[in-house]
Amino acid sequence: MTESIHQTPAQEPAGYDPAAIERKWQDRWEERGTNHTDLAAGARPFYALMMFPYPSAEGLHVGNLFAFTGNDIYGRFQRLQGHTVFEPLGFDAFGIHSENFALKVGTHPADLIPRNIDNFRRQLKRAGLMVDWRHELSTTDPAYYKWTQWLFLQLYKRGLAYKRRAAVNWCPNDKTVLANEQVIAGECERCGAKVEQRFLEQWFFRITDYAGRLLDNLSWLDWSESTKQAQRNWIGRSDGAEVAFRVQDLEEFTGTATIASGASGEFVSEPLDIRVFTTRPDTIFGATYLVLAPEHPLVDAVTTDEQREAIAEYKRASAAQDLVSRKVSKEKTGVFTGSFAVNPATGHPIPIWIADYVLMEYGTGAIMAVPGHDERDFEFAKLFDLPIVRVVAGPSTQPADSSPVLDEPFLETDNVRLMNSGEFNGLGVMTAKQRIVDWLAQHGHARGVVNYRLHDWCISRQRYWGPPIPIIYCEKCGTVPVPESDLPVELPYVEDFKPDDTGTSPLARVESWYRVTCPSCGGVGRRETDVSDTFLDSAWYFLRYPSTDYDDVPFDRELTKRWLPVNSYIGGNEHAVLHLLYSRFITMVLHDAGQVGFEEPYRKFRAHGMIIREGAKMSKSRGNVVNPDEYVDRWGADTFRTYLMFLGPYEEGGDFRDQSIAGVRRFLDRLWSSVIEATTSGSPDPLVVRKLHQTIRKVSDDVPALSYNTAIAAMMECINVIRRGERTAHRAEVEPLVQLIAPFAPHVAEELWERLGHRESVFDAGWPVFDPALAAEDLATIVVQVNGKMRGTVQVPSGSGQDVALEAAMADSGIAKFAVGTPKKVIFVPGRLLNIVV
RNA sequence: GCCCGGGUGGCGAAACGGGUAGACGCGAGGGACUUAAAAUCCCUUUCCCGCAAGGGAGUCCCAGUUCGAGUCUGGGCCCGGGCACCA
Repeated sequence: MTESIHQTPAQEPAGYDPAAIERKWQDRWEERGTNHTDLAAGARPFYALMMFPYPSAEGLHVGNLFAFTGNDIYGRFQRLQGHTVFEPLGFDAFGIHSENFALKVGTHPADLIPRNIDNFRRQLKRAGLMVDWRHELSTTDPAYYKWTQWLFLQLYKRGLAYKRRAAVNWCPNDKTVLANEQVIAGECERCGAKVEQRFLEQWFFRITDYAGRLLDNLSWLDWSESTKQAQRNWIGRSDGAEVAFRVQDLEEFTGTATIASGASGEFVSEPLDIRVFTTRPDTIFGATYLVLAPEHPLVDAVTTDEQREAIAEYKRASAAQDLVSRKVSKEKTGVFTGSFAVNPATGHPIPIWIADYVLMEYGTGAIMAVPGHDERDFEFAKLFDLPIVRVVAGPSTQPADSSPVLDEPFLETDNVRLMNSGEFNGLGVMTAKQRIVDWLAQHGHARGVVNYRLHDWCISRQRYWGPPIPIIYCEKCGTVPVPESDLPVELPYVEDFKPDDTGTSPLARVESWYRVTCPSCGGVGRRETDVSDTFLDSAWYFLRYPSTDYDDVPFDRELTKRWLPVNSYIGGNEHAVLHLLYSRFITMVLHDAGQVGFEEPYRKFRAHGMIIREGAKMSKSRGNVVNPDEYVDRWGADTFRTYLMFLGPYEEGGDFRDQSIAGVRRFLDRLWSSVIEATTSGSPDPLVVRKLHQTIRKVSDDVPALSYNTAIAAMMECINVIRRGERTAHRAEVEPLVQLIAPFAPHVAEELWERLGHRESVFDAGWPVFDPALAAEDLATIVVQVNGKMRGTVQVPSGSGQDVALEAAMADSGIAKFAVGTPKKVIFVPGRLLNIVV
């Protein structure tokens, strides 16, 4: 006879109505403030951050929910472990995406975004996240972007924001500048249009000043390895040398009459050097020509009269080409300038060419070409019949390995030695690099340098939907930053926000807005009409969450000290370089400015995987997009959450399959029934208690490792044992299981917890204590191998030694028949395996 | 081309620092309970040979290390993602 702890309606045997209990608990959490974090008083603060979403009109994507659920489980688990957990959420609502959508549907983004946010918040609340909504923020809120502008001013004050005319990627469709990061294979990452080259005055942040630190800190950050690797590649450190090649018979007339250098009226001239960057100074004896980028400032100076026309024509052609097709096309083109420079190693004159395979934005915009040992240079040399000199010999003594004639560039660097390199012949590559740079340095021809691939961050956007850059141009004073007391520079509500082809923002058409008086002299001023990149909005949002109640500071010092850096950050790897790098940079700047006491914003970062469907990325065009609402309606949020976490390893993602959800729902149904029907009479079965404690251990280990799928599997196993043979659970067998499931299925856990007679939230009830004694097995199953082949298993008391196991094994005829004769060797792994070698 | 992931049943996936490959779930087949269904519970489900007991093979491929390899080493193939004329 089982004694039911609680009466359930006779008509409703299962009694589990997810819709009803989820509504009930969401309401109750709100009434009781269950998810509110006491930021000032909480013991052991734990900041569980997730990447905030862009509130699209389509609503929440399963990918969002997958990400947030994973973070929520982690956060709830930390809370159950006794931390005061802060789990805020906000919206990254500025940017081209919203603006384009608004244009498409003919709505103003200022009207559209709040609606989208309302819809998102509704969907997110249904998912049962432990979010403290009192700290919600939106980057489009003037109370927020006031501080984004403040941030710009901090960088400006520190000389880290500057304006320059630069070749930029221009999307002719979106009519805006794109960061290099937003150009994918020459096309706009957003609309796919072919990106063009334009020259515009742009604001930049000097992130390159921080390249070394951004790279070095990666060595100690507790981040997903894949993310760190992506950042390393992006920063792209190259160790090499800068080498000066003196241009022959050409001197630069400085045109300065100076007393210091001699008789007055004398014109001083200096020899003209072309500086190149190379990572292979060891091959300098094989440098047979130089190549300058077409935009290189010295091109005109080195061009001879005979070549002037050809050079000018080539420069015109490459300027007309967009940055993209220039990079996409690998066909070599180029023109000889007519001049020669001296190779400082050989003393020989070598021709100077210009070619667009050399990029002005990398290194010095000039290279020494070593066709024998570089693919591109080889191709170019073949095409224009330039000399190819071999200076690195292969590892063997075969004649072919040191043949001066090469059919293809020789790129090997391991186990090779120099040849044709004077006193350096015979040296290995690494040694030669050092020795040659030292030798050249002694004569003032070279110095070792570190070069980064990373470029300064262009933050100007010629668009409407963003925070205006807080700068005023005054006719008298020039560039004047908006005083902090005048912030925010509010984005005006403009009916016509459509971008045009002028290369300026739509704000440049709003004279009433941009016409201002100069804050410095009171004269005529004009506002900067560009807005800043959305990545600036998201580069500091984590600092704002704890301080959303403060209007006078971007982030309160005490709260920041208490809650930051972020303990755990979870997000998609699509932001591995951009957002994560920019927010690290901004944090470092704030650290250097004395605003925060740490230079890395996220102690721990984990990238979650991606949810695909039927093996393909979800997309509207494929028609395989999952709308979370439907699934929550049909199965309940608890089932949906748990299912998302069960379909694969969290850090890898998985394949969404409708069929499998039923299995997770069945699991929750069975848990429900077992708890509702649980008895208090008698005592729990020790075998079940053992399984329970093994489960407590497994879940406690798996959740912090984000191994959610295996944690769920373990709980399923546990419930299978509890219910084996239609047995009725004892209350003590299921009560801890309710606590274990709570991070995954919070509503049903609360309901069951309440029905078990508890008054407080299950999230304030702590975590079940694991007892190793209760989890221990009395018998160990030992696998018995003979010569490494599995021949059977034997049961021995736990902790048995080799002798006991061997005796048991030999007593088994099925095993003994293979193990004939005296064993040559016996391998014993306690509690696991016995291998008899005969 | 370079840098990250990853290749395991019909399917999604497990497997602690080498130690019973396929836990858990889906799907499929059979059974118990039921007037019936749902739910629940029990059994089977990598492949091959065999009535069975049992035996053999098996984690993308080829070598190697080891008493023992999904796991480690070398080489190769395939898939996903990122970067790419970066000197």
